[in-house]
Amino acid sequence: MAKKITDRSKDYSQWYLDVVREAELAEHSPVRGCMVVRPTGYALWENMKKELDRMFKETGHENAYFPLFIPKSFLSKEAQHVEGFAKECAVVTHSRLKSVEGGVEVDPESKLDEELIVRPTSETIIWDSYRNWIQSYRDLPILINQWANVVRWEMRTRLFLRTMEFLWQEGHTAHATREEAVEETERMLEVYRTFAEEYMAMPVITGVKSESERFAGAEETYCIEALMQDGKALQAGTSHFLGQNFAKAFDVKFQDQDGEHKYVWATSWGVSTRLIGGLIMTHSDDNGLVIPPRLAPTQIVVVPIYRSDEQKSAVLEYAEPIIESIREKGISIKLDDRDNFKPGWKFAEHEAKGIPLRIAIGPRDVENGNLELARRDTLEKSIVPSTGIAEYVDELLETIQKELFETAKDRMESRTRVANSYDEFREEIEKGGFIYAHWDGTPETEEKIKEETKATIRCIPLNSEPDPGECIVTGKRSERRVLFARAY
RNA sequence: CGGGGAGUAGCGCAGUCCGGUAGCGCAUUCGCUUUGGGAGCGAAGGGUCGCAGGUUCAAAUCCUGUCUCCCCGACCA
Repeated sequence: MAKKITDRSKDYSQWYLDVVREAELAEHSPVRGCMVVRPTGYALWENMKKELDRMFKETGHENAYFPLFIPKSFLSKEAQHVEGFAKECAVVTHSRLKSVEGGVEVDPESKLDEELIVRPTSETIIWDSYRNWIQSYRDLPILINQWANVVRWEMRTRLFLRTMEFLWQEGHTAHATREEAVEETERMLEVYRTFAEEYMAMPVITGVKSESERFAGAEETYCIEALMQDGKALQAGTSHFLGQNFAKAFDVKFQDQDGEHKYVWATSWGVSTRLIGGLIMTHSDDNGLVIPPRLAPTQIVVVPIYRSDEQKSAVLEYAEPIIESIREKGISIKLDDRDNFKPGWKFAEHEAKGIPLRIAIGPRDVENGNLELARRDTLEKSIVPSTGIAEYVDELLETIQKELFETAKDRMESRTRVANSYDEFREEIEKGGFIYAHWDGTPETEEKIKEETKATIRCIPLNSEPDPGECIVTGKRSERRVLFARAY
């Protein structure tokens, strides 16, 4: 049969769409810019959620849930914030329909007194609650996360990477001091970095955003930036230090130990289903999706091979204790005993779906006490004895996890360069990847670079040593190099 | 939101220029043969041609509107 996935070298965008379709992660819905997340895609998201949720709870956070709808007046309370989101808000204006000939129409009688905004993010509705929850320093900190959907009316969408409605988590915390809030912002950035690297096997650069890329209403936006296979950067997560902006907008004060009434300090942080897009574009190949073992809904699939019914029962009988021993290790393993597909077809299907390890067992293996192992990441096959297989695959899955990260990290590092002049920068940015260059720190220069090269400042990396130089555009003094790339 | 392309069976497409009542491959169902990298033969089922109007004796085909997707741009977490 013909290949169903376009080669990456031929058309990277089409390849991405093909992988999403063939791996059955998601599909387009009848609603523009919205997607249907299919069971396979949702299982992946559930695994991501599970680990992130655990990490949030380990760092002292609790889950809660706030409304989908936000009164319009709430959004206008914080000036920067409104400005940032005003152009992409869905607005609910009416509350009911009425039947008319041939269908239904909006009942003009049901117009709302105050329109409701479908949340693009929940700072405002949450801070309205926090005002009531916070009186004393003893009420602080408040460390809350919510798992929710949000809507941003995007002009141009791509499955997972940018959809009008997406799933995410948003953490919203309140603190007594600036230091505590900054510490929280950095702590959660580190949680994201750890998750990206240790679970998604996706190396990231941590840093802070330039003023123009900053979250609307934040004093500082920290981020993790990843590099995709095609050389474009992807913002994979953000953690914002909100200062006292929302506390002032919503009048949230507490009485401190010294008896003074003070505004609360805030943070917010989030990652979304966009991470799935990042996962796809970090590891997958021309055969389809590649999922790191720690996040794979199914880690191992077993494909039995047989001609006759006798062979089938012999193979299945042989496979059963093997599968059981692997399952006892806490590994997610599935037997694909469907009769209506041939082994070759199953191999291709499971590869497209990114299952990390495949075990094939046929009459030959039954006879010799072996089985065939195939790695999804390297496509390597090997014949191994079935004795001690559970320990073997347990280690192998960890090896795959590690090697996926190493491979991605090597690729990112090899595509990260330094440019010392604007000419060199223009030349290098064409080739894709991360470029470190000196920048004078002004939005004007950043804008000029963006207009002329389509590259943006992805971040000002954290923990980088001061390295004074001259801005590649203006020649003005620069304290350190910043990270540029073309981005999704 | 601007420019370009597309929407016909579950998926991929032909048919549209030149109007005559819909076809191919894969998938599905049944039968037989098959099964270590996307099986073969035979038979069967499945589509108000994105949707809504219009022109016409007759519309997938022509006209108008509209929705959705893809690429580029503008905008943007």
